[in-house]
Amino acid sequence: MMEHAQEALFRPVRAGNAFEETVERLMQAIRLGVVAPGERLPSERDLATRLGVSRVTVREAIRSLQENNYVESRRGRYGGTFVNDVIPKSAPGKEFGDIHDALTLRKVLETGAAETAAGRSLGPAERRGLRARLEEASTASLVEYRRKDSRLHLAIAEATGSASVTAAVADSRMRVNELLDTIPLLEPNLTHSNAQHERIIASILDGDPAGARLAMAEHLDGTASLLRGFLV
Amino acid sequence: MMEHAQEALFRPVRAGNAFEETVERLMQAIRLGVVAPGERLPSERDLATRLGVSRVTVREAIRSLQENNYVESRRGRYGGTFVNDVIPKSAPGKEFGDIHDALTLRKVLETGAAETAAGRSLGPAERRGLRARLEEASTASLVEYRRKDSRLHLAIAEATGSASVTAAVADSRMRVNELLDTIPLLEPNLTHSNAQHERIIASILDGDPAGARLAMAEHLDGTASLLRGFLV
DNA sequence: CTCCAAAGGTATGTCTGCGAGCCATTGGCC
DNA sequence: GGCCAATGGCTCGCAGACATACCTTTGGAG
Repeated sequence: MMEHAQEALFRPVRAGNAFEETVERLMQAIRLGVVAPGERLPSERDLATRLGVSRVTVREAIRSLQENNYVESRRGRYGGTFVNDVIPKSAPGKEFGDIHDALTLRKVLETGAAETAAGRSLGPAERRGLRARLEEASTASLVEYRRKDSRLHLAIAEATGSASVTAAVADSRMRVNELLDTIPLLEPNLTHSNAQHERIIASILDGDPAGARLAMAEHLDGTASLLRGFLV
Repeated sequence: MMEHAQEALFRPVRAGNAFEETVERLMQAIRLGVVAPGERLPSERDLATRLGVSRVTVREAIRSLQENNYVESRRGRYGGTFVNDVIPKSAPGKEFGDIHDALTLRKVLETGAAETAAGRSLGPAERRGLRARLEEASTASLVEYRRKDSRLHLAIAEATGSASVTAAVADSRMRVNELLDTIPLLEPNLTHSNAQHERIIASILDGDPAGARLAMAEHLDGTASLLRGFLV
C-alpha cells in the first residue's frame, strides 16, 4: 500500500458544513474581486440554484456576511445584496507546511495556466479582457491591489478555456491571499509586480507559452520568497 | 463583473451527498490502485474519522461497494474489508467540453508536478518509491496497467511534497481514467507509455525540471490525442 | 395612479447524516 | 481453554439542510 497517497485520498470528503462552505464561496467572490464593491451579488434564489444549496442556507451565509459588514441587502425589485467597500479581517497562525503546500499548488496551477493560455488561439473578447484586467491592476491603489491582482490572475486561468482550471486557481489564490494579508504590501513590490504582469500578458497575447510560463514562474517566486521570509 | 469567473466560483458547493462522495473516494482508492486487490481498507472507524463522515455513512458506502463486487468484508479481529480482483463498470456519454476540461487540468497539474518533483532534493525513500512504481508499471499486464500507471503518476505527485497537489492529481486522474476506460488499451500504447515513463522518472531523479516537464507533456499528449480521436 | 415583477423575509414539515452506544464475531495471546 | 482486543453489524434520537409555500417591500411600466 502507498501509505502516503492514502493521506491525500482519504482526506475529509467535505471541507465543512453547507453553511460554512457557502460563506467561503461568497467570500471568495468578494475578496478575489469577482464581484466588486458597489456591485450586486446574484439573487438568493439564483445563488441557491448555482451553489446547489437551499435558499435558507444561502440566506444564513449572507446574514453572516452582513454581520461582518461585507455586504448590505435591500428589498424590493432592483434590490439585492450589495458588496461594501470594507476589507475587514486577517487570519494569522499558519504552519510552515501549509505555506509550502499552498505555494507549491499555486505554482503548479498558475504557471501551467499561463502556458496553456499562451498556447491557445484567443478570441478578441478574451484578448480585450486580459488587457483590461492588466490595466486595472497596473492603475490600482494599494488598498484595492490584491483584488485587482486576483482578477487578473483569474482572467489568465479563464483564458485556458477550462472551468476546472479556473476553479482550482480560485481556490488556490484564496489560500495564498489569506497568507499575503498578514504581511505588508509595499509600493516597490507593486511596481515590480506590474512589470511582471506586463511580461506575462504580453507573452500570452503573443502566443509564447514558454515565455508566459517563465514570466509567471518568476512573478510567483517573488511573492513566494516574500512570504517565506515574513512568515517563517 | 467577470461573468465568466462567476461560473467557476459559483459552482456547486458539494459534488453530491455524503454517501455518494464517500463511495467516490473509496472507488478512487481502489481504481487508482492505492489499495491493491487482496489488501485491506482501513477500518470503518478509521475511515469515518479520516473522511470526516459518520461511520454509518462509511458502512453504507462499503455496502454499496460490496453489492457491486468491489470488496468483501470479514468480521472479527484481523477481519476488515478487502479489495476484490474485479474491475467492473465503465461510464460512457461524456461531452467534448468535459473532455477538453479534464485533459487541460490534467496537463497543467501533472506537468507542473513533474517539474516540481525534479526540482526538489528527494530522499532515498522517495527515490526508491519512484523506481519501484516505475518497475511495477513496466511489468504490468494489460488488465492491471491502468492501476499501476495511476500509482506511478500519484507517486510523482507525492514527490512534490504537497498534499494538495497529490489530491488534485488524484481527482484529475479519476476523471480522465473514466474516459480512458471507454477506449481500448493496446499493447503498443503500453510499450510506448513505458518508455516515456522511464524518461520522466530519469529526469526527476536526475534533477532536471525542464526535461521532466517536457517528458511528461509528451506522455500526456499521447493519451490525450488518443482520447480525442476515439471519443469525438 | 395602479399594477406587478423581482427581490428579500418568514415559516413548516421532511429527510439525510451524525453521534453514541451496544451487539456479534473472530483469531491470537496467555 | 479462556480471555480480550479489534473488527464489522445494528439501532435510536437529534441537529442540520432541504423543498416548498407564502408574505413584504420596492420601483419601473403602463
